Amino acid sequence: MTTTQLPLLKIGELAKRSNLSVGTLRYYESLDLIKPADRAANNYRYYSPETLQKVAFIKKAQALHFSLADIQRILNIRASGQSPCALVDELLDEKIDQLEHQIQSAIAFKSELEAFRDHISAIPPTAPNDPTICHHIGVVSLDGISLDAA
Amino acid sequence: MTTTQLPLLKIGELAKRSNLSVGTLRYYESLDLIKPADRAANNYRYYSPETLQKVAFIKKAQALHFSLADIQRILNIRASGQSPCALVDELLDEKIDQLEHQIQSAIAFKSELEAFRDHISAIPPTAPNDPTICHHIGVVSLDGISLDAA
DNA sequence: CTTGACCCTCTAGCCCACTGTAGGGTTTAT
DNA sequence: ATAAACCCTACAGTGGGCTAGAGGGTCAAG
Repeated sequence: MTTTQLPLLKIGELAKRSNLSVGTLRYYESLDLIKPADRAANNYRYYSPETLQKVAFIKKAQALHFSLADIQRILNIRASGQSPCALVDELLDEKIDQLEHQIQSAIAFKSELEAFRDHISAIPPTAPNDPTICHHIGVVSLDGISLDAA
Repeated sequence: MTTTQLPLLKIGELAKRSNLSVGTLRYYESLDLIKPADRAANNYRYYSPETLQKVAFIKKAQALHFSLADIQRILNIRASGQSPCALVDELLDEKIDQLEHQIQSAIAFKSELEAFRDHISAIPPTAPNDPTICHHIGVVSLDGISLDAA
């Protein structure tokens, strides 16, 4: 029983079962994220069923907003027999920090836009013969706007 | 006095004064955002000084997170003699809505990541001989993670 | 008259995670 | 035997806002 061989999967089957496209799987292989257990004489890719878990892992990590480059790092560590959990934790902390940053600057930037919107609602629209492009934007001082926000 | 001609600017001068690169200015021209007042026999671009205001406008609009495509729409309306302010207001409202969306999903996603981080801190790291990649990620159920967050 | 600083066009590359296409070969079912 | 359904490689394209480089022409100072 323990030695029962599960059948290898062709790329189309793997695609169907993992809900990824064939193209995506080949793309993942080009990034060394997965690789077929075998290439038969016909040059077809044959995957071991465990590849399903690997792609499931990839999808989960992507759902956590890990980049494929991050995922490759994790997989490499795992492939070398070590636990990648420390790296995962570290990346997770990084993502959380980034998110916090994004949130804060998005909030700040939204406030600025709202203040700006309120400010211009008091100003009449630019007349056709006016040399400026639009008073509503002409009014903005760059100093008041955080260029790297959000 | 009123007819005093200000000198035309070569692209390098415009670049220096606007703090944009020469390449960026040429790129803007390729998008029909700006164009030189004249091309002398040497094929050099010569800009009227008002172009400085135009690129200042572009920079301000970018600071408001308008895309160059948006800016082109605004500029086109202006070029046809109409006031683009209504469009600017509309785009501004759109940006504010988008920002609000981003903020909400970033906050939600950050909470999920934090909950996840707290959750896994109780789990021991994956052992080298464990067939899973990383318990920390293996534990994630895709259902619990919003794939389109942030 | 030469050197260096400018200017030109055109093309390609960057980032990311794919998707799509062309132009083939293979397998499977009828 | 044939047609549908699958597989292969290799390359181009997507979006956005640029940057960099090749391979030239032009202009100002000494």
